[in-house]
Amino acid sequence: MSVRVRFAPSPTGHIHVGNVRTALFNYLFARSEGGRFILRIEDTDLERSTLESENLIYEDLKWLGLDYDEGPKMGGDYGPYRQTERFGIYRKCAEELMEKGYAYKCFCTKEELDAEREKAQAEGRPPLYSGKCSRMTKEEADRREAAGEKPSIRFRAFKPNVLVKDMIHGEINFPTNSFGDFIIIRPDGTPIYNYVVVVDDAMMKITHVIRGDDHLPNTPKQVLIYEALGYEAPTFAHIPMILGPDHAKLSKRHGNTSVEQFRSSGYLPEAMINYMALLSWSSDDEKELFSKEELISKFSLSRVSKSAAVFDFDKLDWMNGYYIRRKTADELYGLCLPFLLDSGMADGGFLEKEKERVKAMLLSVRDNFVKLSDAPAFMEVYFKRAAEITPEAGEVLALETSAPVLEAFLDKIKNYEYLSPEDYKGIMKEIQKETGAKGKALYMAVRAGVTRSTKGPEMDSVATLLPVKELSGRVEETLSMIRRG
RNA sequence: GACCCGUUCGUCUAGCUUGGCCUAGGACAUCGGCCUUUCACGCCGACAACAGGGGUUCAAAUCCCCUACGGGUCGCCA
Repeated sequence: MSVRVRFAPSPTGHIHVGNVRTALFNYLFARSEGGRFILRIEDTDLERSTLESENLIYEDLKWLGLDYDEGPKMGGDYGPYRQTERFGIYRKCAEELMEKGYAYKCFCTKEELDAEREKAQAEGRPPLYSGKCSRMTKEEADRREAAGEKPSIRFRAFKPNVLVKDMIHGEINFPTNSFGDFIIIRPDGTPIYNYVVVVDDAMMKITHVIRGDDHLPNTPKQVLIYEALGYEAPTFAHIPMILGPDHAKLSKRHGNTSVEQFRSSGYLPEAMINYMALLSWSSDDEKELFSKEELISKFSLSRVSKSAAVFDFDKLDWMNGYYIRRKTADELYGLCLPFLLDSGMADGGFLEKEKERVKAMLLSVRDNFVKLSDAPAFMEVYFKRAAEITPEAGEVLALETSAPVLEAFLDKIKNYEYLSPEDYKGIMKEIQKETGAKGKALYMAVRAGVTRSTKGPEMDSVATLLPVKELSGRVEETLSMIRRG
């Protein structure tokens, strides 16, 4: 039987990092087994689900490069893939369950149940359903329904123990009296997660359910439903949670947690994929840098660990920088453009006209980036002078040799429009001869004179990429600042 | 509270199935050094962990039990 796995998000916003890892493991497993990866939209919560959010999910998956084989838009042999379009199926299966005695109508109101639960908890008993409606006759149920009461449908926990077989955790035994009879259809006819997930996975012929281990306690309920429906349960693989730095389940309060936030703050999809793959999974060869293709060939559920992982933003940053450093000038230009535009330091027309020069600039500062959004800060040297002289640059400029060096520099470059690297080197040599300024001091003086900082890209790229007019303007300004003190 | 799950450097992890090769390996971070006419990159090195206690065994990070701690779930959310 060929492998079929699914990613089943609720359309309530952008995909969260925890879900990215779940999607990724499903994807990697499917691709490595030559199976199919299915996208199912779990929109049974009508209140929170929106079509806009559904589109955000498509965008996020596309950006991440996680392509799927069946889903709402593209269809497939086991559709529809949107749960709101499957309500008829759920209703039919529920009728079947009631006929077989696995489910019954429950007329208890939400208020009654809440009160019951509170009372139980106050008395130190587990908050279980009393079973009040479980032995109601069909006649009475029909009568009350005819009288206008709206029942929910409740599933009967029909045996005392359930054994869950999990690829990661092994066999786990759950006593069913820890949860009791549970609702599968609300009074308004909409179905509940624990129920639809089983109907869908069974009918979509899902072979492996790979999801976060926060679902582990739900699994015995689902196994019960599989059995009642006459289906064989799929293989489960409950993967560990992702935690924030405080060791609590990763959430919005930890900052950057949606795919969109990572994208817009300058992270590369390949870094996200590579980093997330390393959370609770490791390769058998101690390597850590992998392309998506390498991950597919290396991935195995048997190498997924059991314990939760803390999301390490530092390591992600390192990896993102690693991938940025491997980008070509062309790629970098396209990638950084939105961030450059956004910073307002240069307009689109200029960036387009000076494309080749901008690419060279990008290449000269690339090694400093951690995120694409760092581009503007490092490109600042090229687009405008730092407003003030940095303390380090100030020290350099205070040296007696600095002013004569800068004056000589101004004099030498005035007949050029642009400096070539050779021009620059030659000029520096001449200045050295004339002023007697030596090595480091010479170069530092020019650097400080032009950029007013001692940090940033190599000086020869700054001198080469900037028009001489700009260079001399800057140096003159710095000189007058020195003279004023 | 009940029911589950988990516990190797600060963090991600290797090793645990099939005890000995583990004076516990790698990566990020940190700190040092080298490279370098800046910063960074790169290279080299240092620091740093088997939660605790009992067993079993010639031998335990690895097997068993207990304790502690952490996490998750207990909804007409998914």
